[in-house]
Amino acid sequence: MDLNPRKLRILRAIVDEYILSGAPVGSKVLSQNPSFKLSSATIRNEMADLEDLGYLEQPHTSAGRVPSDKAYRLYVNNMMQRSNLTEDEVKVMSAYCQNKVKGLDAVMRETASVLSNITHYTALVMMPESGTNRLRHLQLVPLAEGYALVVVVTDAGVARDSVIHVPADMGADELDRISRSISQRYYNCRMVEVGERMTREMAMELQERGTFLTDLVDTMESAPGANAHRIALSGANNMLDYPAYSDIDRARQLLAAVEKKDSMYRLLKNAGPFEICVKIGSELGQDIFSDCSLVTATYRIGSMPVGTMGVIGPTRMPYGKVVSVLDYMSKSLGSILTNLLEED
Amino acid sequence: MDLNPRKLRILRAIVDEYILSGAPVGSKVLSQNPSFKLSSATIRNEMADLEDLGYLEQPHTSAGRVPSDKAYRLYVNNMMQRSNLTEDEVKVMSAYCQNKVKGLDAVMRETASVLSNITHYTALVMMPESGTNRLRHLQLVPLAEGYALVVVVTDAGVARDSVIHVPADMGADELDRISRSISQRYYNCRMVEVGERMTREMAMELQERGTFLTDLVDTMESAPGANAHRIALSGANNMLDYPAYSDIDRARQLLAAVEKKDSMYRLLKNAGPFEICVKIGSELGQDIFSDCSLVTATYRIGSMPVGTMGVIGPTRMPYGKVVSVLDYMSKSLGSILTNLLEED
DNA sequence: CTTTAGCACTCCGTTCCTTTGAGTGCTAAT
DNA sequence: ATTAGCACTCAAAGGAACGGAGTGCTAAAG
Repeated sequence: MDLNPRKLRILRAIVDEYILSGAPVGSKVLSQNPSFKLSSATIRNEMADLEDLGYLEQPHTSAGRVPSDKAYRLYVNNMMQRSNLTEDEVKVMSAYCQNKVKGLDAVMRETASVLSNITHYTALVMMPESGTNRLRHLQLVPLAEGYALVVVVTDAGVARDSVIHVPADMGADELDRISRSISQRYYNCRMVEVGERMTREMAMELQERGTFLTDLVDTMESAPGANAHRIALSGANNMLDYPAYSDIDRARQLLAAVEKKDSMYRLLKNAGPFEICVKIGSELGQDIFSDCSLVTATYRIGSMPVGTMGVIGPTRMPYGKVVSVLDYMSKSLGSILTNLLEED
Repeated sequence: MDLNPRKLRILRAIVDEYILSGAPVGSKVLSQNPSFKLSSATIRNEMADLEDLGYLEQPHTSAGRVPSDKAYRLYVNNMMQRSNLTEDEVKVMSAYCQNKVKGLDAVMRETASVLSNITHYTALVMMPESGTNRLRHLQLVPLAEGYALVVVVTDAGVARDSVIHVPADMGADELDRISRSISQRYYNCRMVEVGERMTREMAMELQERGTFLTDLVDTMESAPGANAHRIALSGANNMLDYPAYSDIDRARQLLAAVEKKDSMYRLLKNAGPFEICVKIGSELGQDIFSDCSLVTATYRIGSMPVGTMGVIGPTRMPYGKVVSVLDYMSKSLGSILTNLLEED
């Protein structure tokens, strides 16, 4: 089923042209391309073959051909070449977030924003999910009687706030004592360990205090994971640009789909921790995205992959460009995070 | 320029009908309404008058009439009656957020979400801007050398995180000492005061420490104000439902406009701290919203107004319903916040 | 055996025209 | 003052005609 070189060249030209123009491409335009010394008739024959092989589709009998998902797959695997980034693009990407120190949330949001601005598609950035965050500080702040605010600070610089019940007789002093004790005892422990160690080592107190400490452990365990399943989303509107065959209904559905963050999270997660991954149309496994592609890249803290970012747009996106951008941005975000967080 | 009772009745019927159907209303449908014992001809005459007076508009010579902004204004001021909420609606609105204790952010987000779900329009909820938040705790957490994370906890249960520079020689102990000292000294002070008092009372240290303390003061001052200018937005997509005369371009512009949060913030702010306020079309002062209306309500903590929530949708929205919903929700949010925060 | 020129055919998108029907304004009768 | 009646307007929907881009096939040329 392998294609001869000429078929490959033609297929590639078709994909390139279609990505550029968005209109079905006919044999004539290709034959006019000086790099082919073939008549349109010859090209037509080849195109017919390519269609039989499942690489091309015809919207209507008398229209040009459009690449199928299979063609894009081949294109991305074997033909695509990363495009060089323009100076402007590099400038934008390298400038962002560089000079100011910011919270993790802000960094992620800005990353997504830059991504969507440069690509003009919708950008998704998964929060880092390092089980390796280390505890910096725990503070229980008394609220109304029976409630306390739990502030967990990790080296990820994130202070997530949530509220737990505490025994009514537990005063501010007691809460402070506990905070300090836990902070000291588990200082610099990875969050994944803190939970188990607390359950183990504080078994005695655990029983005395009823549910309080177990609640606290739960809260703390989910604290670094509070980032889990969270993503930053930017440029959802860009979805509206795309359906050129635009009926507003489809646009609405797309928008709605994109804004379901947990479903988007799964999409990113499914793409796996590969350096760069491209999922095309049907490969995404969701009808609504059947003519969308998702390009993802994994970013690292130090050498450990901790999250995925991606861009979702029409299948006819300029893959070379998008891949280059994601490659750059994932490394950029990685180094920002690494600088920001890791000085263990 | 006052209208006789019959004109009023007719105008009202037109507005009601148009809000319901969305199509220009003609004289015939009105004459069929049994509550008028008039022929369509008579009604036509009245409608012509109403048009001359600026209450009605004709999309085309031979179409029915459509209410003008002026008509909506009259309607809202004098004719509209709040509609009763359905059981289901009340159930949804009273159930939300009630059983779980959550952070402020989550409460605001859910409020917006409920609002947009019930009304099917776009909901905006301004973060509470009480200058009355009181300091609970300040914690400086050392990060990399020269950086510290500032965690400010107020009785609003919010821990906002931001990073400041600190002198390189300032260690964890020193930071801890400062944290504790400030926390104690200004415990339960209103945040608006903390800033000035610190600048005043710590003038000496201020000079020694260079920019560190001024940075800290800035950060703390903006901490409760970090909520300022922030809004929760929900249901922006619903904008797409609305332009029935839907060209996708206009939809895009609307979406883009709605997602400019600072501009939306100003809109809410401009509506002022009234119990309920309705701005119709041109009254919003933005061309893009010329056929939208904004209904806002103010919510309170205790008896003090601290924020505004609103719903933005087409001018032909069912005002009675929307006003009822906003009235209910603003009170509901108010009591949630009051319970959550105020036990001074 | 491969390539190409030529031709008939298909079908989409556009334009232009007609029809339809809802709605109006005006006039004359009640 | 109200209403019936009528001529008029205009947007929206339907349909015919056309142009054009593109195809598939066949037969000739290389």
